[in-house]
Amino acid sequence: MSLPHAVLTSLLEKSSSGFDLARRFDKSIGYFWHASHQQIYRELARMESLGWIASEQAADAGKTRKREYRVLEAGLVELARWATEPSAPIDLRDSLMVKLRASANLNSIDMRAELETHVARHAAQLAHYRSIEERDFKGLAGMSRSARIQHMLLKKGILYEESSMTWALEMLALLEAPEA
Amino acid sequence: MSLPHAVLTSLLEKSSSGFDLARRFDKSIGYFWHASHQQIYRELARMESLGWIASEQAADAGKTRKREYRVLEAGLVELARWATEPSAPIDLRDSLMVKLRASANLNSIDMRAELETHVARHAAQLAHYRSIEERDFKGLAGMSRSARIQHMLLKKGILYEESSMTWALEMLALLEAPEA
DNA sequence: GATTTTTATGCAACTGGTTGCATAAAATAG
DNA sequence: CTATTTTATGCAACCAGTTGCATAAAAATC
Repeated sequence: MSLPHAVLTSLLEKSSSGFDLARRFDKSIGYFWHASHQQIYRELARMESLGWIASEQAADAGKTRKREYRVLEAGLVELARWATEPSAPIDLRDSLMVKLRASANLNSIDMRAELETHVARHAAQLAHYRSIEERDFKGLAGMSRSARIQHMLLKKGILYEESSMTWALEMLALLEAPEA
Repeated sequence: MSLPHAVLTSLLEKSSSGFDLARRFDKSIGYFWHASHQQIYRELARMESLGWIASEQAADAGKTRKREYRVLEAGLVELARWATEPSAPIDLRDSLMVKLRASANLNSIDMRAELETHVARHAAQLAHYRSIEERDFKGLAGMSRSARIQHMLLKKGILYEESSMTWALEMLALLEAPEA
């Protein structure tokens, strides 16, 4: 169960409202641990009741209910405890691969169009990651330990997109090759 | 929702009992779509009531309740229908990456031991995939279309394990480097 | 000034997946 | 020949995540 810990990590980087947190999730830690806004609100409420985080009305709340959450000492302790417990291997659920496998057995299934959108998706994500790298990790020399870890995480994303794309292009070539 | 379709695909390759199916899942299609035996039994019952599959007492049942399931025409139709509908991108949930990110913010967290078991895990899986490749996909020349697709799916796994391992080793080197 | 969109929060119902357990025959080990 | 393990099936309760909706202020657009 990592969602609360992903939220703690994100809050640790920057105290935020649920809404801002949900938005940051979508284009940051969410690349490794996706969560919807409903999950995040639910988790914030739960963690506040556990004393891991606390909130006060946000400075820019106006007449809204906007609250800003920050990590408490107990939250730090819990995050460190969780981080050092052994991780289960991720369980993949990749429906495209299942479909391709179905298409190996049922040759009425034509996966070419699907693979093309798949390639495009990975290409777009790769370009996005590369622009982040360009923007945030240029000066390689003077990087802090923290920045170097963050850079490695981004590189993980880049590697993943690259290899997904290369593979999908090869698969596409195979599907387009005339039957021997 | 891909579980029923993963089950259909697997049954299409070989009619089986729930138990055999669960076992085959663990070391085949389950690399792309994991499922527990309870899920599989539940799904078989559901699909039989929908008329996608049918079962009779297994030839080797003896006095047990063992049943063999096979795909019906309606199941084939459903599988083909599903395969050509657009796939959502996979949503990753990789707790190790979340932990590493937490460790970038909280330098009391030491992830080296975790990364080492992670590397070992990927090395083992890679070796396993390579032995399957050696066993099943040696004669490259005379491979059928179906076998070539299956081989590409295996190569996807190999690529994934290789890049995970390479990356993790680089990350480990970074964590082991003395603080600048 | 009225309408639409964005910001901001959250409940309720549902679905898919997990955990823990129960049953019982067949095969294997002691 | 008894005891354990493996084969084989499945229920029930639970938990995590999704879907659909509701509310309401602020900002942007018409």
